[in-house]
Amino acid sequence: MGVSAASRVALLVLHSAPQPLRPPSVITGRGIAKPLPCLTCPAKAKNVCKPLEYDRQKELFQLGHQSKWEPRQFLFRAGSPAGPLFKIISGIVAVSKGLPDGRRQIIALVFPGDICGYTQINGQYVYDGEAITPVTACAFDRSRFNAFIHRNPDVADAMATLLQEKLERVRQHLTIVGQLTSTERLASFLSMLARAYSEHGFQVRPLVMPMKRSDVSEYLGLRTETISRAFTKLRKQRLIELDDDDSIIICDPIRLSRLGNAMD
Amino acid sequence: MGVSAASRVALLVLHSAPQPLRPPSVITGRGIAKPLPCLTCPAKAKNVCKPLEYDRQKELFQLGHQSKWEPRQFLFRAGSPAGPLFKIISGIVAVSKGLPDGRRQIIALVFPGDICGYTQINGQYVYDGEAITPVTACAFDRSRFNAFIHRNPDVADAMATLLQEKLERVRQHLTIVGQLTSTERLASFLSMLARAYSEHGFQVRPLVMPMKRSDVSEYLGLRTETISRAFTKLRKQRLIELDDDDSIIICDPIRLSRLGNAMD
DNA sequence: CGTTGGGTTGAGCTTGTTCAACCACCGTGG
DNA sequence: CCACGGTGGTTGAACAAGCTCAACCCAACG
Repeated sequence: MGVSAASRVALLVLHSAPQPLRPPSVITGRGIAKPLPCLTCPAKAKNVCKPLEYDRQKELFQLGHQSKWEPRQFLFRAGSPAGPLFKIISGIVAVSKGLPDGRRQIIALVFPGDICGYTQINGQYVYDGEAITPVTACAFDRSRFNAFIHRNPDVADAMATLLQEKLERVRQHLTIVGQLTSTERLASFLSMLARAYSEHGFQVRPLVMPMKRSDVSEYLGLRTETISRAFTKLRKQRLIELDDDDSIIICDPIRLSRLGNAMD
Repeated sequence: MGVSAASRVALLVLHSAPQPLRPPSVITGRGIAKPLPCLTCPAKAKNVCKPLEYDRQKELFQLGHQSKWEPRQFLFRAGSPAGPLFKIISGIVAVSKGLPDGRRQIIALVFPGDICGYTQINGQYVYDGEAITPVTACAFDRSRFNAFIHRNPDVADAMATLLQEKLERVRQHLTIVGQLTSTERLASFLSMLARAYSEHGFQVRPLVMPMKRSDVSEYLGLRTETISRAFTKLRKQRLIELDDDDSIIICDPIRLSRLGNAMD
């Protein structure tokens, strides 16, 4: 099953929320026509942007700029000076911690609407943030973003909620990695992925794998070979079907979720 | 090495910060002499209480009450209706997630000054909170605590910082459990413990184990036998010495920390 | 003084890792 | 157009890390 990143990604993008192409133009103070992309941004309804009406949204938007990354490009790197933080608009980012000897733990997958690159220690990023699909994101200037939060209590609230959710997800993740067997881990991972996909309006049947085996293995604390074997185990138990491209059909979501100890 | 919970705990308590015994009395509005224990509380300087001057501290204190728990008693249980949240004053609490089949993952050890029991979903606690030493804590009424936070932006700030720290610790923990070998995990655990102890003014030489092997195993995602073997491995490498009670001398903190991949 | 709870150790087993071969797919350059 | 190498995935065989089961020890306690 040799799937290129390109084809994997093409399938995924095909079903993600449509990108804003021609947002309505608005007139700025200086009389120049300038569209505010937020008006049609699919991530507008998520966390920090959610409570913002037009003026404040515009204010926030001007603290940063939108950029794009190709798969395998880094949005930020551990150890480098902490620059902007990112709100993902489309695509998926893997946030990971690398050990000196090359081992890596993926800490979280960041989906559209979520924020990453926020953690900094001694003025440096602590984790790597790598695009695993094509990614668009708003990159916000860190100190101005924080100042904005302090001026806007409702945004601070949204930020606190976001932190809480992140915390819950990592705790879940820890329990999975600490307690489950390889097959259970993969089962819970796939259930989680399916839930995340449906929440973000991606298609779930089939479910297009956003990442390669080695990413899954770094997420679950296993080796790629073990992931591969776990896949075939799930296939033989008729819980999933593996397409010849890299998409998956979950035949029995309930049993799959139960096998993963309902951690999704 | 049969160490009773009593002796383990006695040793630990011996060196923890002294408890307030007779805080200065103050006069309340109604003219009754009433001491505010916070004035001498060793956890006063930590997170939510830190920014509070006398009046607000008193206000917060009156949202709850102080209680004590013996080792192996639960402050809160997953699935039961979400009651108060707790700020630990002395002792250590293990917060854990249990799987239906009895497997358990300890999510965090909560030290004095820290808060636990905060997470709730659908009005229920999500985790178990178990005292592993004698514990004193302030139990705060949940909704009134949240209201208090909303009235006091500086406290909200402290709460956000606390969340951030918790998040970092869990991510660290996940990386340890996901990537390190059993001996490495124990090494990093002991380094972490030593750092936490010295931060809280507990003695570090010798370092008194606050918990039994089975707790350590549930923290690190291993079995008690593996923990035991890892201990003897570290001992044979002369990184630590095991006393016949359950205290540990870290002979070579630097090498120990390095063996744990400097995750402390 | 027997019982209980916690810790250690050994022997054998299971799970997951390592190493290697192999395949399918894709992009590149004769 | 085909030969080629590179990437990603699967599978097998040998191996090792960690788990299971059991025996045993020690200290505390009734």
